[in-house]
Parts: sequence; structure tokens; C-alpha cells
Amino acid sequence: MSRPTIYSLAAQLQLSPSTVSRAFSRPEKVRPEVRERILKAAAEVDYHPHAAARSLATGRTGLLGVLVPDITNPFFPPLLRSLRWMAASYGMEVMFIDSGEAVRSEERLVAQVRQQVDAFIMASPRSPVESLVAAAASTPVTFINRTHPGMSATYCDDDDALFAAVGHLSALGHPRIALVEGPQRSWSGQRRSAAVAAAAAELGVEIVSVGHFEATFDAGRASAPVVARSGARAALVFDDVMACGVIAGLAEMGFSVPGDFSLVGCDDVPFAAMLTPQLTTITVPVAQLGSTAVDLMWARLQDPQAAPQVVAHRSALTVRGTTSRWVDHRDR
Amino acid sequence: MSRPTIYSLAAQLQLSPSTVSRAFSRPEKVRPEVRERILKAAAEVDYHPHAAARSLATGRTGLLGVLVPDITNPFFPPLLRSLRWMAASYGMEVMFIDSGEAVRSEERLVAQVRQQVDAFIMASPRSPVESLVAAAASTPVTFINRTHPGMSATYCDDDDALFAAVGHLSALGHPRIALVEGPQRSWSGQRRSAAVAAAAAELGVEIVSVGHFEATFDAGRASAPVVARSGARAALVFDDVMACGVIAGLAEMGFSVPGDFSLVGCDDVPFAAMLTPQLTTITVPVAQLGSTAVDLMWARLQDPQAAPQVVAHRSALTVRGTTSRWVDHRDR
DNA sequence: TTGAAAGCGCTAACAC
DNA sequence: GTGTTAGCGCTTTCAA
Repeated sequence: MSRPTIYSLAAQLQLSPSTVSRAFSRPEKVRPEVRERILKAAAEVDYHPHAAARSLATGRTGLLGVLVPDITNPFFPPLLRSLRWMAASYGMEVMFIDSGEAVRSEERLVAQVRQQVDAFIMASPRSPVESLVAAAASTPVTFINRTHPGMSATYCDDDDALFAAVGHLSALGHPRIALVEGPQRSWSGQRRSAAVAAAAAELGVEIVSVGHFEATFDAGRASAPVVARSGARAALVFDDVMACGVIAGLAEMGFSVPGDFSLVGCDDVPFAAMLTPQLTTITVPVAQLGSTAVDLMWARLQDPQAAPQVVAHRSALTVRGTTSRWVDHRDR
Repeated sequence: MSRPTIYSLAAQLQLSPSTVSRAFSRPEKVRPEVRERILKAAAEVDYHPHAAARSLATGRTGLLGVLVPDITNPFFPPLLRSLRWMAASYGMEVMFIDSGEAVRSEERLVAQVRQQVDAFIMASPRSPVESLVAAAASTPVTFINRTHPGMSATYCDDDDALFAAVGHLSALGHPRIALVEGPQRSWSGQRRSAAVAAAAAELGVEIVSVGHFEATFDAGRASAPVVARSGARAALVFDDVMACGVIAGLAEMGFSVPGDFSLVGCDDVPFAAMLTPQLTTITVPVAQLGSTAVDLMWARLQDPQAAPQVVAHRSALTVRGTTSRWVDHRDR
């Protein structure tokens, strides 16, 4: 009546436990017909190897720790989904860790579970990388959207997309573009700001930064008056959530998007296309970031000696409904 | 150089392994000063009990399996976050399982990991409950937003909120309300439709159902023409995502919300308040659903004999910007 | 190709 | 309150 083990199966089949074990862990080392017999009997009694026992013997858990700062941020769910799906394809399950944006606690959370997972994938943009790596101790970690020497990572290169965005707004007649920047500590944020500056210089467009803001709706809304005062009639916003805030803030001041202001967000989170009007934004290939991260993680697991890799993906401008031609008042 | 164990600690402290073990698993059974000594030494060498070994010995994994149909649906992230947070407070970690809305695969996924988790919490509204329970085998499961005889569950009771919503629209001058229903198989959907009907009868409002739709943005958009033709100038929509779709569809037909149509969504997902105008909706206490589910799960784990419980939470109407007074054209 | 046996690190009787 | 000991179910040399 208790759950079947390799021993009960072995006894029933008049085989040794090791043979039964091999049938599952190293099928190629057991004669096909014997293997068949074992698998069949196993299926009948619904036998599954005991994960903990296997783990104790091998030192591997089959678990991948995924750290995100805030699953409530719409950027992460598609990423988590992709990670879990890809992990499953390698036979691994996902241990989900949400730090609730509590940067201080991430270290502790990671240290707490590092022995229960074979590897970590971290998509947390704020915590100091060093302390995360330290907390993971000898457990390999792969980063998403940030890099660290000696660690595998995959990130999104927004340079081209941002260039396209600046070009798009410029072509629409905007001589000047407001830039609503994200958290100063954000790795992607810094890269994005730099890319915009480069693009603007090349395209002869004036960029006016309205400052750094938290990546939240409220912060976006709070930035709206600054955007309005900037003299620009178009804005590039650090991410889609903030862009929603900017739209709301502008609306409170009586401005409409894209009527009075053109807006470009970033990330293309699921709801960007659900807004009315739909948000023009930079589409980040989240699913690919996820699957690449898992691939890199797996490579490290297979060969711990192998050199860590960093692979970039490119985002692209997706023009939708929040950008429109700018007509100077004086022309009207 | 290898990781510390209760044996290495015991040797170092001239104690027996069991005492060291107890210091961690049953601290009250070891003399305070000895416990101190052990904990101190453990901290120094950064000792943590080996989860797999413990699991093998106790039969418990410390893992909670959380099944959601689609983490990309904005209803679930806050729930997952709450679940993980509450689980952590009981010292459990979360194994995340997203079925990708593939109802057929949920059974398989559950069966695959049921031995690695101590319990399941399932928030999947579509799969036949019976097969989920069967797949979980002897692993206890707690449901969210659906019930099953013999199983613990917590759900949201929308009756009062829906009554308030109908009353709200009625007070705004709407004699007739369109009802955009969700998937027919959805447990909550059926309850919501029934509650609306009851409220309408009591309040003397006419409800016209525009039919059942998938709970997606596109389906919502597709329902817009039907809503427009319904004769109603207000609509109750199964959930917020669909409501976004309805707004988009209406906009394509030249109608504005709340100018031409008043809309009430359901769930109050994070982005409901990020829309412009903000969505009037039914606020579901997701965090409480999550923590209650974990509590119920824990109760089952502590005492498998205890009777399963079902606890309801109430949602509430949150009036925001998508509902407004209806003025009949003929009056204009 | 298969079997015997040791051991992974911890817990839980049980005895002291 | 603490120590002894026997597993928990699997993998993995090593021999046969």
C-alpha cells in the first residue's frame, strides 16, 4: 500500500534494484527487453523515482531558482512563463522567488534556497550584482538584462530600436523629444538613455531629459507636468507602465495622447496593445530572453568548466496608436 | 572543503549528530546553551540543513506546488505573489506551474510533480476538477475560485459587489445593461452571471446578455459590436482584460467610454487603475485569497484528518472613470 | 549487462 | 537532555 520503490519493483521482477534504477537514470545501460519489462511494470504501479532520494544521491535537485523583483510588474510574467517552459524541456522545475522589490531581502532569499536549486536565473535589476552572486555561493547564476564578469547572461540590446524610435518621432515632425528616464540604478535604464542620446545626436534631434523616475505608474504620472513643461511634444518613456502614468498625468492636465503629445513606451508588455489607443513601444523579445537564459544555465550545468557566455537579443520599434504627426501651433 | 554536515559540526563541537540535528529541527528539545553553541558554529561555517536529505528522512519536501493556467493573465501575478509570500511565512517554497492554458496538459503536469511537493494550490478555472484531484493523487490540494467536495477551497463571492454594480449603473440612469459573459466553463463566470440576474430582478433593471466569450482582449473587442447593438448604454464585463477589449472595439466604432457607454469590469487587475480613464471595476481581494489558500493548505498538512474548509471572501465595487450618467438621446 | 554494497545527510525511535 | 542506530530511496563504484 505504500509507494513503490526500486526495491519493490526489483523484487517483483526478480531483478536487482540497481538494474531497475538504471532503467530510469541510464536506460542505455540496460538490455532493451529488460528495460521494457521494468518500464511496463513501473507504469502499472505508477512508479516514479523519488526526487529527494535521487537528489541526495546525485547532489542535483532538478530545480531552477528564478528570482524576479516583482511579478506584479507586467514585464515579468511572460518571462517567467518562458523560463518555466524552457526549464521543463530540460526536465527541470522552477522554484519561484519574488523579492517584492525589497532589494535588501534578495540576498537572504537567495542564500536561503541556494542549496535547493541547481542553478539560478536572476532578472532582478536593482540589487548589487556582487551580493547576489555572493549569496548564490557556488550555485551557478545566469543573469537577465544585466551582466557580471564570470557570469552567463542574456540581455536586450535596445540601441537599434531606440534609434528607430527617435527617427520615427523625428519623421513625424518632432524637433525635440522629452526623455522620461527610469531608476538610476537600472542597468537597462542607463543603456537606454545612452542609446537615445547617441541616436539624437546622429539624427539631429534635441533630447530633453525630464529626470529619473521610479519605474511605476505613479512616478510616470508625476513626470507628466515636467514633460508638458519641457517644450517637447513627444516623449520616450523608460517603460510601458510609466508611459501609462504619463498618459494619465497628461490627461489630468487636459492633454490627449496622441493628439497633443506623442508617446513611445518600452518593453511592449501584454497590456500595451490592450490600451486605447494602443501604445507605440519598443518590443522586447521576452520569450527569447527566457529561453536563452535557460540554455545558458543548462550549458553551465553540463560543463561547469565552460566559459560563461553573454548573448544579446535585439528589440524593435512597434508603431501603434500613441504617436502622431506634430503640427506647430504657429502654423495653424 | 566540502559542505558542512551535522556530522562535521558534531565532531567539531564534541556532540552527537542527533543533537546538532535537533538544534535545527526541534530547537526546544535541546538545552539553550548547547543550542547557542551549535547555531553559532553553524553560522560560522555557513551550515544549512540539506533539504533533500531532510526530505528523504521526513517525507516532506517543503515545496508547495502552485498551478495557474496562465501567468500572463494579469489576475494571477498578484495572487502568485501572495501565495509565495504566505508560503514563505510557513517555511515553504513555491514550485511554479503554468499550464499555458493547455487544459489537457494540466493533469500531466500535476502528476509529474506531485511527489515533489507537499501540497498543491490550484487556481486553474477550466480543467475538470476531478481529473486535477485525481492527478494529484494523495497530495492534498486547495482550490482557489472553485470548489470540490472533500477539498479545501477559497473563493471570491461577488454577489454584493455585482449588486452594487447594477445599482450603480441603474442610479446613473441606465435602464438596461449589457452583460458580456465569460467562458461557459468558468466557475466564477457562472456565479457572476447568476448574481447579476438576481440583482437586476431585484432592482428592476433589464439585463441583456450579449453571449459568452473567451476571457481575452480579442474576444472582448469582438463583443463590442454586439454590445453596441444591444440597446444598452452600459455593460458589465466578465473581467478587466475583456473590458479593455470592449473599450477598444467600441472606440473602433467611434464610441467613447464613458461618454457613449459606461463599462464595469471585474477583478481590478493592476492595470485597471492605470488605464485612462481608469476602469470602474469589481475589486477582488486577491492577496487574501492567496493567504487564505495557504492557511487552508497548511491546516491540511498539519492535520490530514481535519475536515476540509471552504472560505469565501467578498469583492467590492470600485467606482472609477468608465461609468457615467446616461442621458437619453431623445432628451437632448 | 547485471548484482552487491556503500553511502548521500538527515530524522526519529529508542535507550541512557 | 543527549547519544546510538537504523533507515528514508536512490546512484554508483566495483566485481562478477
